[in-house]
Amino acid sequence: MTVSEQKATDRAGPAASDLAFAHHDHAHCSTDALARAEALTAAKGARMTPVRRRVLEILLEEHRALGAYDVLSRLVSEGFGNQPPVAYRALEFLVEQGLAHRIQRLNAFAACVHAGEDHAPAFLICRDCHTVAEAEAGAARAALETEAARAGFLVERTTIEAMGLCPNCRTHAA
Amino acid sequence: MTVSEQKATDRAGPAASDLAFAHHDHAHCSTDALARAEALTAAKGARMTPVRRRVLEILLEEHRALGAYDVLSRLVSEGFGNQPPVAYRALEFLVEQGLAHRIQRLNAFAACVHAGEDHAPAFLICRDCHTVAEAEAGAARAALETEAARAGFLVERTTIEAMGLCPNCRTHAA
DNA sequence: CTTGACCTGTTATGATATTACATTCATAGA
DNA sequence: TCTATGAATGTAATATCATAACAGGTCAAG
Repeated sequence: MTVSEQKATDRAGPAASDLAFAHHDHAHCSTDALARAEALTAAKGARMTPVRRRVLEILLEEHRALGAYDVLSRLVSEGFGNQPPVAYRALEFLVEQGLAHRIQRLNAFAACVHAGEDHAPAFLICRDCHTVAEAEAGAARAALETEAARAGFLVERTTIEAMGLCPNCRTHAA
Repeated sequence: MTVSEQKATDRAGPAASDLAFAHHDHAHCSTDALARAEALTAAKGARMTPVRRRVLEILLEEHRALGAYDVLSRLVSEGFGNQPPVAYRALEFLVEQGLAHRIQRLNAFAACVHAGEDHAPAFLICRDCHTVAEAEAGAARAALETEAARAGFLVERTTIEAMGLCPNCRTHAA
């Protein structure tokens, strides 16, 4: 099974926060993120080309993690190149620019919903609907760094992810 | 490059803790872990077969993360089956029994140095020598769960990993 | 209008992981 | 002791994820 064949996100449910799980004006959330992305890349002198923009749009539309080949298959159907590097390069660019994140656990990518905010993200991955929410990991990261310091280890990058059930799927399961 | 072709661990260096980075009586640490593994599986009625034992030994000998194919190549040279499932199944068994951990960031596996202790591990991965140390992640995990709870997310499993430089490699780099 | 950096397309291949099924092994119960 | 049974292993085939290398195109600074 490819990531794109997994069950789609159920966006209905109780509003409780600004996370992906919560019901929200997704169209606005997407266009807003895209606009910020344009501004951020322009400010850095990075080029937001058609493929890159389209990949970001795809990730934003889904609001969950997509595998590189899922992204690629959409690009192909829109006339872009159909070889893996096309997708991987665009995704790599977005991650470098802080516009997307790689979810290690899933070998997949998700759009960043806090682009430009200099944040320490943790990811909450629902094993049922596969929605990925970006949570604040400041405290967890600080705890990890404290522990690392005791060992004399210098932390450069962290991967903090949780697998479990999102609020909507908990309700449905009950 | 396969994981096994990466630079081997330099085990020399100042003793500072009971972590993998520190100089320690590795032969003892290995045989001890193996003995505990035997006891734990026996207690649970799980079968510690030759392949499984050998895979655990291999992971313990290295004291770093090995890819499934690295493990497999060693098994082959010792007369075990030479197809991927041989390695993956043994590794899966060890992970289920809490005798090894999967390092997401590396798509690799490392022996658990606290088997049977019911711990919340974080992994400190040196990007230079590739040694993987298991640190306590209780505090980081608690922080992550607190944040998840705010979103109504139920955490089932966590992945907490740090990439950086171990004490030995920091010294050598400086 | 040239040059150089960057981006894109494509080929080829490498690395990681799983499904499916046949065979062998260990052990509990007859 | 002798099976019956479930577990473990061996093997083939294939799916999935990722990168190296190079050719050609685009664009903006000089």
